[in-house]
Amino acid sequence: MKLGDGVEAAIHCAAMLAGVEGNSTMSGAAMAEAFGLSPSYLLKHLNLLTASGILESVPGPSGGYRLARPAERITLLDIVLAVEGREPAFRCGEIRQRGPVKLDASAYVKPCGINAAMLKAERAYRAALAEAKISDIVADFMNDADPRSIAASCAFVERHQRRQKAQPSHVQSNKE
Amino acid sequence: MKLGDGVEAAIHCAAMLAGVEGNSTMSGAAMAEAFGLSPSYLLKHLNLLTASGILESVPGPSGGYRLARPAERITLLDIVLAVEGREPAFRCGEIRQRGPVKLDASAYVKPCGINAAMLKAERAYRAALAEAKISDIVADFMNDADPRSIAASCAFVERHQRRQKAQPSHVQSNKE
DNA sequence: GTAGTGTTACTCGGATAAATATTGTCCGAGTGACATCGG
DNA sequence: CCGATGTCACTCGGACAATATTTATCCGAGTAACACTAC
Repeated sequence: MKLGDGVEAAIHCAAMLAGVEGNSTMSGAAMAEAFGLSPSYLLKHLNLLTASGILESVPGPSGGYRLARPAERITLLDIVLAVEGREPAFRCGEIRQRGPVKLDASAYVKPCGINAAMLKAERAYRAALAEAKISDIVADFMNDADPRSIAASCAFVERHQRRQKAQPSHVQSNKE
Repeated sequence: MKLGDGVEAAIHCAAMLAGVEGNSTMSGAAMAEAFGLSPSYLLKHLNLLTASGILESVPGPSGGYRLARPAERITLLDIVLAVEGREPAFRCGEIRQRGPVKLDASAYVKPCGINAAMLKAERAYRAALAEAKISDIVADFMNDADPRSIAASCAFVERHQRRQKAQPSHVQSNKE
């Protein structure tokens, strides 16, 4: 029941990337600096987001990362699943079958009730995460946060974002 | 986002202990055998349940474990929190403050919106777990499962449960 | 036959190692920008 | 002065250690049952 530390970093990066306009990008090193993280380690998580089709990566100088689709269509669930893996947290090991009492396999056709209850709870968890879009996160930040914090974030984005020359569909986009 | 393996074992043990009547107990070794687990390792998880006041332990020969309160008052959430720890899975490291841009602490009085969204999802998760009582798990098992499986479980309980002599309030109960 | 007592075997409990997953770091492949050279 | 070209620096990407957490095991403290002895 412990979420990896990289989830927080990934969400913050996605929120920051939501602030860059058009087809501009921001390098992973810049984001690592913004959050005081190891650049090489942050890259590892950003790669997971890229592999899941949430981010696009542009190689070369003036390259970097960019949202692969509008922030309205990216949810916290997408990011959590990309970083932590898609399989549920509770996986039923069917230990009820592992005892010394050997019953026929036909006795276990009904799914384990415990597993069902746990998965139901996890569905509720994921449904709540699916409600939270990155655009909402950014909007709430713009409305509620301290003006100095907003100004600092916008200035950082403005300072580090890099315009791309042309066609945003030419790069590696991993749209599965 | 990975739940420990011991959670499943702990829930199964609690469900099995719900089948012993009165103040009888069942030894940890018996339950470990029932599920094909390492006895010494299962004890570790059962101790967590005992420390949380979910189980009672009776030492000595013919000792064992027993539910500390009726199965109607034990939820899956109680067990998950006891085994996995009470703190939430997502803990905000406040990485937004860790960048090189030093803002005054007063700029961060508002809680992080990301943290709020994640905790909201986790509240939904816990609420769903709090709905599932051990008594419901057992009842569903009795209704839906294969009769052979029910018979085997009941036989196992009948064979391994151990009557206690007297006062159930005399033992170590860890009621905090 | 009954009560007291010492021993014994069985229980839980915590301290101790092995295995696994996570976290963190490094180096290499690739690519666009820049400077240089030629026309 | 303009274009082509070679070099370079910066990017991401994946492979390689270090650490932390989880998993598994062992040994010790405690307790009730059992057997034995004395009355």
